Amino acid sequence: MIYQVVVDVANNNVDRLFDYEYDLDIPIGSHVLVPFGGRTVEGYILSETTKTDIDQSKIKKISRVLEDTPPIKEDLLKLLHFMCEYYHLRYIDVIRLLIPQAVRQDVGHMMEVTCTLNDDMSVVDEFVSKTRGSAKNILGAIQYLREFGASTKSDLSKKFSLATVNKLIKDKIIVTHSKVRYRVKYGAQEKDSIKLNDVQQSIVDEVTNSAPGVYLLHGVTGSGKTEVYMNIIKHALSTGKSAIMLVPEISLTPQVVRNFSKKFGEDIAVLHSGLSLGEKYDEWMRIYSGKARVVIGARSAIFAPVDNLGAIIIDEEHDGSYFSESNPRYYTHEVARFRAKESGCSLVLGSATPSIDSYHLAKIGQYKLLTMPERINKLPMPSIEIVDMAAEHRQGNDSIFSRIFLSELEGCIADGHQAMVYINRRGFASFLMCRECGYIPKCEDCDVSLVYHKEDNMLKCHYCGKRYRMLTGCPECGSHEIKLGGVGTERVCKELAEHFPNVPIYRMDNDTTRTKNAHAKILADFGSHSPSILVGTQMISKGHDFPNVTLVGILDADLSLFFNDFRATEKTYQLVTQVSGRAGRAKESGKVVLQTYFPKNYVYRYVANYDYEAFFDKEDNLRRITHFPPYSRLIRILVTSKDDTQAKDVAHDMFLKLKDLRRENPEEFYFLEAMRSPVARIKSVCRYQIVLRISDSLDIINKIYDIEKECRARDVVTFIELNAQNLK
DNA sequence: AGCACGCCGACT
DNA sequence: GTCGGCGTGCTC
Repeated sequence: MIYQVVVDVANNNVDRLFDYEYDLDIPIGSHVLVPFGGRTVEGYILSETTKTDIDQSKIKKISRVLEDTPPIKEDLLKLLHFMCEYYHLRYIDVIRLLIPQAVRQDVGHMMEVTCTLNDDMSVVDEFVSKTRGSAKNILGAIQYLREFGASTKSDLSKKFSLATVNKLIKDKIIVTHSKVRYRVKYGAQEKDSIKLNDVQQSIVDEVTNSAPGVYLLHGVTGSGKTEVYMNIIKHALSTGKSAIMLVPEISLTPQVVRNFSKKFGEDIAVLHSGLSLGEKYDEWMRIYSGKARVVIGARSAIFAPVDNLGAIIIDEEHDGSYFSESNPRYYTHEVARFRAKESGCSLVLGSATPSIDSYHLAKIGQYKLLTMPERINKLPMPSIEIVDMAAEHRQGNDSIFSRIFLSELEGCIADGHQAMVYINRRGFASFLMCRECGYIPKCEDCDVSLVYHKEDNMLKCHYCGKRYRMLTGCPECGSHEIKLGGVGTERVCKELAEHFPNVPIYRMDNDTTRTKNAHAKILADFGSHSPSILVGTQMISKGHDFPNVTLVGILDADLSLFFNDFRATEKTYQLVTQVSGRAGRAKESGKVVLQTYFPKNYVYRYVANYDYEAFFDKEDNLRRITHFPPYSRLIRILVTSKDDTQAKDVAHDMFLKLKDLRRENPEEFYFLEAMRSPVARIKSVCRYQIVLRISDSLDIINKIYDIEKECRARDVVTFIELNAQNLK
C-alpha cells in the first residue's frame, strides 16, 4: 500500500503529499517516521492509494509508526482539508493546530523523565577519566547522580544545563526512564441545581429539541447566559455526547473554571495558553482518550480531539480574539460551523452585544436568533449618564474626571460600595484631537480617523494610504490646543489616590496581570474590600460579578471610535455595553458615567438606551451603503520580505493583475488599493499590503489565490487574509 | 527546513 | 594543489 505523508517540516517547498510504502495497514491520521532527503523526519499520513506517478525507484518505506492510534481523528482530518483548502494554509501548520506542541513533543513523558547513571560503572569511570577537570557541569552532574542515585531530567538540567544532560544521555553515561502522570485535578462535582427561569428554560429547550443548527443567543449582560450554556452542555452529556465551549482567553479565569468544574467535575478539560506544556499534554490526552467530555478553552480549543460532539458554544462571540491574526489565520466561527455541521450538532454563539456580522446572518435567517432581553430577577440595567468632556474643559475643568463622575464616586464610596473605572489604552498611543471643539482629523475618502505618524510627522489613512500634512492648529476652531495620545491606567490610579487617599485602589491591566495568579489575586482583593475602586482596561469588562459595584466610570469612551477601522463604532458599542454591565448586579441599582468628547455621536444614544436592535439597524444600513462587511468580504493581502524592493515589486505585480481581474469582473469589486502597510516594518521584515473589498464570491477568491501563486518570488512571503480584521 | 552538490577565493 | 565559503535545488 502507498501512503501519502505530510512531513513535519514548515516550509512552502515541502507542503505537499509524499508517497511512501509500507506492508502493513496503517490508519489515516497516523504519526510516522520517514526517510526524507537523506535524513529522517516525522510526518502524518493523510491518505492512502495504490498507484502513484512517482518513479518506483524513488519511493521509500515508512521507517516506523509512532503511536498505536492516530493522533488525528477522522473528523479532524476533514477539518484539516477544509481549512487547507479554504484558507490556503499549509498542511503542517493546520496539523500543528490539531496536535499541540506538548503532544507532538510527547511532553507528558518528558516531564517525567528520570535520569540515572549507566549501570556499568566502568563506562562511567572511563568517561570521567577522559574528561578534562575544567568540565564542571559534566563532572558535577555525574557526581550528583553518584550521590543521589537518580534525579528528574528537568531538575538535573536546571542544575547542570540541558546541553550537558543531553550530551551525557547521548554518550550513554546517563540512562533515562519515563512514565506518564496526570497533573490536573479538578474539584468534585457538586449537586447544585440552579433553577432556570422561563426564558432560560425555553432557550435550552429550543436548542436541545430542534434539529442541529446555528443559534445566535442575544442576552443582555446579567441575563444568565452561562446557566443556559451549562444546561445545553448537560443535555449533550446526558445523551452520551461531548461539548466544546469557547471563551475569550481574557475571561478564562480560575473562577469561570471553578464554576464549570462544580457542575461537571472531572468531565471537564481546560485548554488555554497559561498551562504548562505538561498540563496541556494531560488535558489533551484526557480529551483524546474520552476521559474528559466537556472542553472549555480559548480559540484553539475548537480543535480539541473530542469524539461525538453534541454542542459547540462560543461565548462573547463578538470578541476579536476569535480571529487568528497570525500564522495559520482562521476565523473560529467558520471553523466551528464546519465542525458542528460535520458532527451534526448545534453551534451556539452567545453575546450581550453580537457582532454586526453575526447579527446580520441571524437577520437573514442563516442563524436562528434567540433573545434574553431581561436580567435575572428583572434587575434594571444601570442608567448611563453621558458627559460632554469638551464642555467640562470649556467650563474650566481640566481634570480627566468630570465633576459628575467625581460626585457620583464620592457618593458610592460614602455608601461603602465599590466602583470600577475603565480606561481604554488599546493599541494606539497617538491620535489627534482638538481640546476645544473635539475635532478629529479624518480621511477625505474613507471616513476613518487619521493616525499620526511620528517618524515623518504626517497624518495617514490606514485604509487608502492617503497622507496629510500634520496639523498646526485646529481647522475647525483655530485652537492650538491639540491633544496627542491618551491617558493610561497608571495616571488614573494616581489621580484617584489623590482624591480618595483612604480608599483601596486596584489596577488591572496587562502590566499588573503578567504573573500567573495576579489576575485572580487582584479580583479577590477588590472583592474583599468595600469601599474600593478597580481601575482597568478591557480586562475588567469580562464576566466578573461583584454585587457591591454600583458605579462604573468610563473615562474617554471615544478612544476606540478613532480606531482606524470601519468597526470602530461597533467596537465602542460593545465595549461600553460590556463595561456598563458590571454595575448593579445585585439589589443595589447601578449607575454608569460615560465621558466623551462626542456626546452627540449616534453610538452613545443607542448605548444609553440599551437599544441594540436600533444600533444594529443603523450600522447595518451604513455597511450596506458603503459596501463594508457583512455586505462585502474584506480581504487583505500582505506581502512581506526582508528586502523592501522585492516586497514592493511583488505587491505591485499582484496589484496590476488584480486590476485586470477587476476589469473582467467590475461588479464583484467594491474597492482595491495597494499601499505600504501602516506598520511598514515588523521585526525588520518589510510589509506591503493590498486591501480589497469584493462580493462574497468563492470564484473570485480562488482567482486571487491563483494570482498569488503566479506572483511568488524567492524571499517574499505573502499572506491572504479572508476576514481581515486589523490592517496593521 | 536541512542537506548535498557545485563553483570560486585564501591557505598549509 | 586543497579546504571551505554559501548560492541553488531537491526531498516520495
